[in-house]
Amino acid sequence: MGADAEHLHHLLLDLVRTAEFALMDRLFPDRALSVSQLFALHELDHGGGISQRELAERLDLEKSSVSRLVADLEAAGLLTRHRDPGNRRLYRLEITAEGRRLHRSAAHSLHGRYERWASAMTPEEREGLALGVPALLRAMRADRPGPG
Amino acid sequence: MGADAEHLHHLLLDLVRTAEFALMDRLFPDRALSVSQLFALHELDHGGGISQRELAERLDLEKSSVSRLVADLEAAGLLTRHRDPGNRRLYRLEITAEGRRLHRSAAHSLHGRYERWASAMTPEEREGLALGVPALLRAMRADRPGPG
DNA sequence: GAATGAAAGTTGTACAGTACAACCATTGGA
DNA sequence: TCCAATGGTTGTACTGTACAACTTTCATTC
Repeated sequence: MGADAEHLHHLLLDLVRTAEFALMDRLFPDRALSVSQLFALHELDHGGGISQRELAERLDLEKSSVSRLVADLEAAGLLTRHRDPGNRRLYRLEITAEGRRLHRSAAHSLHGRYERWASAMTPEEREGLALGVPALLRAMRADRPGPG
Repeated sequence: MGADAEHLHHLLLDLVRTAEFALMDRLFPDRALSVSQLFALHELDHGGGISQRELAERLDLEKSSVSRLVADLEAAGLLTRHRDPGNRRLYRLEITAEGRRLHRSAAHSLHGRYERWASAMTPEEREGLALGVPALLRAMRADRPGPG
């Protein structure tokens, strides 16, 4: 078990650094989106109508940060926010068509890289990744302090 | 192949966000080290004597950033720098005993998490991870613009 | 061996992304 | 009706980073 942990240490440090770079590096030459903004669009594209508080929770950001992040995205026309009529304290966030287009285009622009990476791996390696990474994610999440 | 790429997209976005959080979250309650500083110590612990320029390259940081980062680490007594007698333009960086101790203790403090994560995975999942992640790293690195 | 240009590092400055604290507006119960 | 809680905003500060301009040292060329 100790060897496995040691192994994980190297794998993860390496992976975080390399992946972050490989993923986020000059993703949008034209319309610059931050990583958090991209994640926000990702969340809204996979289910809108959430509040800023809910978004903050999912992005693991402070509500004030999300407040500004969302305001920027709204100003850029990538999402809309309307007060919930049943509870006017909170906003209901919805991605716009333009926001959806941008998110999809980001995913698409990453696609080329993924295909190159995937094709540089053997089937066994791909299968190992597909088996191991979700398991690791599950383990990491289960280990987090909060119940989330 | 398209399915593999799509799969990679979700795996990686998820992994980067989760791992970054799980790894770096309140790593040093007492003596706060930044992620880059930790990586710097990691590099020096695995082979000192390199210059700031070399370190900048490995950390993928601008030389001015490294200049300040290294100055801070030196002030904290975690590394030393001496001008190379053969080429007084460059520094030779060496981790100190204290720096090494701190790096090891960081690794050790992460160890508990790794062990919990590893033990929450099946042997097949661990093997898959051990096979797949290095392959992915290799693929990502080979795909980078520069020859590095 | 002086001039020129490259390389390593430093410093000034600006900016993005974030958190924290204090605040405002709305709501739902004692 | 008041009060505490909730969702969101604003003021402010800090960290990590890059870029540009600079200094010092070295190497080359004439």
